[in-house]
Amino acid sequence: MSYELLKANFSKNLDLSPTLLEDICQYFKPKTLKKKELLLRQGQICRFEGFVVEGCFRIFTVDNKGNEITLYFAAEDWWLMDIDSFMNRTPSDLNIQALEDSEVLLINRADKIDLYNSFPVVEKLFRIMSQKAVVAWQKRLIRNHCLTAKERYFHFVETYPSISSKLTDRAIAGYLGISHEFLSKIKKSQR
Amino acid sequence: MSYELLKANFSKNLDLSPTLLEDICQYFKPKTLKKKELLLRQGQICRFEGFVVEGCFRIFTVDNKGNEITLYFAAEDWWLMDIDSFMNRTPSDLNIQALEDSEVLLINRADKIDLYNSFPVVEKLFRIMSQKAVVAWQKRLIRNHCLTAKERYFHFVETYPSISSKLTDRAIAGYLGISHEFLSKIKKSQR
DNA sequence: CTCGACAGTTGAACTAGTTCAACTTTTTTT
DNA sequence: AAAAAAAGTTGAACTAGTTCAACTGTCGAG
Repeated sequence: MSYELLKANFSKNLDLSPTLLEDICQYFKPKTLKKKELLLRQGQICRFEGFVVEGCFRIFTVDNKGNEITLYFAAEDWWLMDIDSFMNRTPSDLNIQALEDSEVLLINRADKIDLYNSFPVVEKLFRIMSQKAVVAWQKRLIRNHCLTAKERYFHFVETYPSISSKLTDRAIAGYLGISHEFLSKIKKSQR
Repeated sequence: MSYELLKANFSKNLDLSPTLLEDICQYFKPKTLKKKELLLRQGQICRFEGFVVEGCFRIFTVDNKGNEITLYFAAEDWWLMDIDSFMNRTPSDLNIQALEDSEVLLINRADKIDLYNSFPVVEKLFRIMSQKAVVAWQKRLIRNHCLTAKERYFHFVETYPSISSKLTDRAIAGYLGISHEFLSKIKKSQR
């Protein structure tokens, strides 16, 4: 069943009993999306935290010059949300778009608060997950500053081969922060 | 007393009783550092989480080409640590250096674990703090991609006037990810 | 108070990456 | 199967930011 992946994801971060895992999963509701469909649109309030069971998403923002900046991709076993908008109920700067037909598990705000209250260990779980996320963002920033576009490209495709094989070059360029023309030239050039 | 700032920092994130705040603060021990002293050196394991009571720090890494990338600055009321190294007891990639004579409050790993166990609400507190940190890192990445060096410079000095006034231009350039020569040219050019 | 060590400035040559435009290839829609 | 739309390629001109080198200003240690 589709909740096994979610349980495994939680278990990677904290050792939880099968019954507790079951209880937590009750709060998450499945939703399917067609390719290109938006789970969240810039300007809307993000009313969910989501976990990808199947498929692939792109989380991006469009700046005032019309450039698309891809914050990250989320394939199977990744989390998906605008935490800022979800926590503060403010309009989101982000778009979350399915890149292929996909399935997610969603929890809404009221249920998330209830989940924290009912099972305090969930606070620990998400504390650990959030701290790991901070580390990942710090490392990404360092890579952006000390690697060239070419180095960043190879780091990405080698670190996430299964995700990158699903993506168009335009999407990858948007993630690396370079033009898709330049990515094309990188790929042509010798390694 | 120096714990008031720490209590206020916690209270910004979660409403806690005065006695609980007092109990939590017991775990944090003061330490003073002289200008230029290192609180953490690249390669060491980070054995503390720290909170700046007075002074200013620079958290940076040196890549294999010798470039210094400044991850962030921490002045009064900021947190200070390598979470990755602290959580996993792995050698840190980061240096934490006092930019002036400074005072910090530190908690070590065993005490942090004890703190979580003794006061489960501290999990919620640090869950919220970590989630806010994630949001801040995401926004920084977006700014790095969609703003020019000049725009990033003015954003920084306007957002953190009290921190930036303490910093050398070299330190600011390291934070913005540009050469200090180019920052000098930015400052000379008309706004 | 002065000497040495940094911090900042400036200019010239350079380079990583952008932009635009034209073209080809692949994918999607009908 | 054809048409339309989107993705990828290539080249030429450009620009934001780097690098190096020489110079100037500042400030803390003796």
